[in-house]
Amino acid sequence: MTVRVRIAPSPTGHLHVGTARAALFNWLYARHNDGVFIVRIDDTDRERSTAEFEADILESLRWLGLDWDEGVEVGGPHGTYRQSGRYDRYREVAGQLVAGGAAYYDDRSPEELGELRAQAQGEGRHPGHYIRRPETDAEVGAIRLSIPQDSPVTFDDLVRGTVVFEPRDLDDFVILRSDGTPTYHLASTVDDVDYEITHVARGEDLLPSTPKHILLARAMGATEVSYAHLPLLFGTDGRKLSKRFAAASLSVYRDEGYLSDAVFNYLSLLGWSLDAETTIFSRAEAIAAFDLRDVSSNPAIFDPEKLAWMNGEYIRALSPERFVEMVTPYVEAAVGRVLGPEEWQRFGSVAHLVQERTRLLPEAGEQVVFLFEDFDQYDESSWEKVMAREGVAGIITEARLRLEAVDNWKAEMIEPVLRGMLEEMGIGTGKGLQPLRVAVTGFSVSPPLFESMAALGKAKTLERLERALRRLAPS
RNA sequence: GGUCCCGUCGUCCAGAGGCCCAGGACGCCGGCCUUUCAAGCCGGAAACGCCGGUUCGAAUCCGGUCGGGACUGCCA
Repeated sequence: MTVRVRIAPSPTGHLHVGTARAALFNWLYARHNDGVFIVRIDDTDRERSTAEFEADILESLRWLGLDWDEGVEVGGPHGTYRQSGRYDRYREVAGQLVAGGAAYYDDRSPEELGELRAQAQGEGRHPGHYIRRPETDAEVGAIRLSIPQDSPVTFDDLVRGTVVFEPRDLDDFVILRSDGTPTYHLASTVDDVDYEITHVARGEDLLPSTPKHILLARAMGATEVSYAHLPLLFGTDGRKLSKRFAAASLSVYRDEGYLSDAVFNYLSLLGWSLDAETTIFSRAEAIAAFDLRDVSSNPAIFDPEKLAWMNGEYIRALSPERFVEMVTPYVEAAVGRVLGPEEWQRFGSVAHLVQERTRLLPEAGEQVVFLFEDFDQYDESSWEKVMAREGVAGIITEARLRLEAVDNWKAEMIEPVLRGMLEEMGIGTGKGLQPLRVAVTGFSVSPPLFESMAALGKAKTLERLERALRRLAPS
């Protein structure tokens, strides 16, 4: 039997990292089993759904590398894969269930229902305990599914094992509202049945809804699907990863220059592992090893620090050409303008050094601004730390003098000149080079000094040494 | 309140009765390298929530307990 899985985001916001992780696991499962991955849009909430969010969600999925075989935009044998176009079908199913006796109309008022719930709760029972089929059979109001009371609902969850729900703890839930629109339970279950979904892997928050979906599918005469309830993701504060958590949307990572491969790798590690040792692995390796049964059952905290580290690993693994290509927009953003060919050449000479010390792409830009713009001011803490020492002016003065005499302006030529100088002056390289670094780059932290000077050019380097001198000893 | 889920280093994951006085990764601490910062290398601190039971033997099985979470809508 062909494995058919789906992800069904609601276009009421950006793609949440939790949804992205669920999509990723579904995708891995489909790919591992040569199955079909489907993207369906659950847009029954007409008020809050927008085309912009839908486009953003699809773009995020593609960015993550999760291509789908059937679904919205790519099509398939089941129409639009958008719930908003299937209301007739949902109504049809609801009608059939009523006709077959599995569901019934209920026109009781919210107040009436509220009282029944309060009564049940007061007795320590399930809130919906007394919400059962009323005596009348008038065909008005909402439609509820009638929960069969004869036997417990049991299913084998791929990640949690056997889960049992007693029917007395289940209430007759609404499947079609009195305005004729379907509830989530109906729409989702009908789609899963119609699209012949074989495995439903979704967040653990839907575990309590699963018996409802099973009963609904059963009432429709459908074969049961397998379920896998994935552990929830939490923020570093230990609370649910909500929109309040700054980076809860996948688009944030895309926009801030994280690498798709790194985010994929990191997300796949939340609740799953390739083996006991491997942390960095490719999509292909993940596909080869993935199984929903291996997914951990306990919730995970999303750690931005580890993601950043992993992103750095992937950046370092990039080819030099690819690194320059990816970093281009960030460098130009940091400099504040578009760079010319000569400037890119300049950047190219230090790119490999920058690549080594970059975890997040925007950092790369910050490291090289000094190459293109005369900074307005020095980083004050760097200046204080380095320039306050005795003899600094002497070092810079001497360096300026000696560098002026260098004709072939290359790192290999600059290095012996400065090293020789420090040796003669009896100053250690650590102490001696820092003032030059601050003078030239404005910071006590920068790419290696000799290469930086070489890339900056002789004239600019000398100019900055003079400028630092002027600040040290204003005349 | 009720139902269900979860409980191994600060965090993510490995562990499916002896290989575990618990392993890998991030982070943290120390060292090496070094031109700063990174990277790299070496080393370190750091966990089986608790109590019982089963067993020759338990992180692994069972019960209880405590703690956390989800759900409890004519939201999804």
